[in-house]
Amino acid sequence: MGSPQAVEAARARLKDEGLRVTPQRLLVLQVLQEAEEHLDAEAIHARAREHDPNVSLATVYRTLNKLKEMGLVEQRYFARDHKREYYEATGKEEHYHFTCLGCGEVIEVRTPRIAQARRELSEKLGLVFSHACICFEGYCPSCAAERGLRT
Amino acid sequence: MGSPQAVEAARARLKDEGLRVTPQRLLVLQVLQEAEEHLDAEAIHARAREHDPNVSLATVYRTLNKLKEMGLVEQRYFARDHKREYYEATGKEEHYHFTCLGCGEVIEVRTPRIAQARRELSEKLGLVFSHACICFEGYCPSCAAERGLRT
DNA sequence: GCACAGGTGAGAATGAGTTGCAATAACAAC
DNA sequence: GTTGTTATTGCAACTCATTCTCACCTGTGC
Repeated sequence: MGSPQAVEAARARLKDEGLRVTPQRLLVLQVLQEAEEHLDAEAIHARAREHDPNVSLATVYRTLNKLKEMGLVEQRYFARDHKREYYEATGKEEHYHFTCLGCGEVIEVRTPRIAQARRELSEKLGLVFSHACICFEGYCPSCAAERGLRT
Repeated sequence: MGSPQAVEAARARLKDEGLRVTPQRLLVLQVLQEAEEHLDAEAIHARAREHDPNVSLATVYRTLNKLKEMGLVEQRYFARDHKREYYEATGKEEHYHFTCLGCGEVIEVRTPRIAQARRELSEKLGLVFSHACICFEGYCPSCAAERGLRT
């Protein structure tokens, strides 16, 4: 519920960055922290409006970008169609996303192989990794079964 | 060099799909096969126009989508900013892309770890993978050195 | 050659995300 | 508390890659 500690932490982080603590910013952050799923800007806007009908979509976008820069929020793309950006609050264990082409569900998956690939490529080629966009697409077990696909 | 065999193969593939063999389609394919780098639609359009100044950008987009469906062309995103789609002819060994934030260079990297991750996740969770979008971002060795970054 | 679906060019439309600007409101200093 | 400064906001207008519409054209099978 946008726990008091979380709000305090956010307030402090904003001040650290020399940014003002506005209700809009706290609201966007709260929406993201309370969200069970991954939200796009419009969904965040819709939820923010339930608390304050005046927040504008532009402010949501601006806030998301600031929070992204600050590392409080991660921006992701899902599935092959990368037209839409999705956001989630940072803090969860490293994970990747698998989108089911059948039912649209986004499944979070964990694997050490990506980090391993980064380490190996870093050593071998001297690259310095700062960000990776990883998203998988296919069919979840039940949609695969329906279609007679096998792993 | 849009080799005669390649053109013949493409012609056959188009017919297989019940599609017409038009000069525009062959031209787009030729541009992609001759390209050393990764091109976006506008770059493909520019090169296609050198051969036929009448090809329209809309046709380039339509053709790319058809070729993508047919599996003759792969569409990629580079770097964090996924606003632009890039294309490359299929057929190369499986590889991924690393974009340098300093010089903008796109470096092709190879690693078995991604395929391994897919296999493992597939076995463990019963997922059927059909596509993955993988792109890395960071600094190439020389840009990293300039900035005092280490791997 | 002919017919006719599928393909094309040109420009308008779409839509997620961004930006300019005048009005507003944090917040530090008094 | 009040004030002054200046970051932030809301709104509407804008951007720009990609897609769509539609009238015209052209591969293709006969």
